[in-house]
Amino acid sequence: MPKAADPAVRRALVERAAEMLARREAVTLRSLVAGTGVSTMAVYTHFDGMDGLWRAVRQEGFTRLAARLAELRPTADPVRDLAALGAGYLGHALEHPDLYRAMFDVAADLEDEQAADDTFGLLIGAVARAQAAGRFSPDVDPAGVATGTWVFGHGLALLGIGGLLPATSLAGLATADAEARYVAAGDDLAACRRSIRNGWRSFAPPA
Amino acid sequence: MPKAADPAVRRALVERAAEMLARREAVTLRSLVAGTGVSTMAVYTHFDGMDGLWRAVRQEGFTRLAARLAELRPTADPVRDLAALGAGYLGHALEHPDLYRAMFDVAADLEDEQAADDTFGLLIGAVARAQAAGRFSPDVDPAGVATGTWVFGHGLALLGIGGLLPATSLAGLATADAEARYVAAGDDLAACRRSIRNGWRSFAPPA
DNA sequence: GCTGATGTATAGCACTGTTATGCATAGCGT
DNA sequence: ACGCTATGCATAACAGTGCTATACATCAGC
Repeated sequence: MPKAADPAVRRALVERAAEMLARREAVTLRSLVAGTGVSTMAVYTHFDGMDGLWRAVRQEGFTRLAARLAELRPTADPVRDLAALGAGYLGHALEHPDLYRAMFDVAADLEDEQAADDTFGLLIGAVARAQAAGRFSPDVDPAGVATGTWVFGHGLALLGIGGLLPATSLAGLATADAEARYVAAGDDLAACRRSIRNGWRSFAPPA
Repeated sequence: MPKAADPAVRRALVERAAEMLARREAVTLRSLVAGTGVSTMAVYTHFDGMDGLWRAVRQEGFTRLAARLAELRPTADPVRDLAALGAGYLGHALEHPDLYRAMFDVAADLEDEQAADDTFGLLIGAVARAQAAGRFSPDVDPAGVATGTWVFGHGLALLGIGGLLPATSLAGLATADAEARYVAAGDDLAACRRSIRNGWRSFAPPA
């Protein structure tokens, strides 16, 4: 029966790969297509091989992260929003550890850089709003603060995923880092602490 | 001629694996032993398989890092020493990128945790000395500051290795982070900047 | 100078991703 | 309506991976 190049097959394979990743199953060419009724060749027509599949999986990871962070609508407190972005980022990494690892496993291009750029843009935007609101000094570079936040978040996520840091310590490390970072950017210590607490309120490390 | 279980073979294989990693060659069972005169079975008698080889390679990475950081003898300025440890850590990661990745690729045990613990102990010790010297507040937890420093360094190393951050920006990000971190720990801004500049003086990103 | 034990080389196994071949189907021109 | 071409897919084979079973060569002890 098959002839039409269903994009549905493509999506199904990517989602199946993400599911297998979540179940900590090995994602292999044959195990991926097993039971789907589709053959190994489908991976080649749709993704041009396993490398292409992993590219699509990484893309999926960035897309999901972008969607998750886009749900965090800005409030009147931009510093709280910045902290909430950090909490959402860490939450995404801890809830989908293998997907997160795949996202940064290889420094290859994404199919669509937009999702990654948009996500980082959210971070820069929050810093810029904190600046505009007078919380951060006008001298600081929003991209620089955002980059530093990302670097710390990435290290924290990977060390947490790898088990080199106890899961219960991650939020504390993140909030302590945020405090130092925001104060260095010019925020008032007390206000900063309040904002961080509010931003991390909904964070709960996965069991 | 072979019968005696030479430990020399073991060391030779680990060093060869590290060399292949440095040359960005694929370290595979057959390619590893090719040309060494020894057969694939040697990997099993000495390492009990490829997993054991990778454990030994990770161990080698930690040992080299420990040796490198141990060369940085403490000076009269503990904050400078702390910064120098960060520069040495980043230098190790950038000069041996694949070895660094292997060190943290899998969250499996090391053969000898001592090297890793000693290295982290150097970090804690520097913070404690900064505290004893009155540079850092007596309230801060040395292990906490050390952990935060490590988390940021790890994220910076991996993003730098992966090419997601330009190599020329890494030192600037690291020093900016150190500044915020040390000031948050209680150090004076001007003195802190001087110490960081001194600690990072010898740092040069590999071409 | 045997005997037992131990490390190693050879060859094969199951598995990986990839590719060559053949076939069934869909779209299109006449 | 028919045949033609092109395309997507299934099958099977290929080189490569880590690993293991078997046989051989070497050494230690008596």
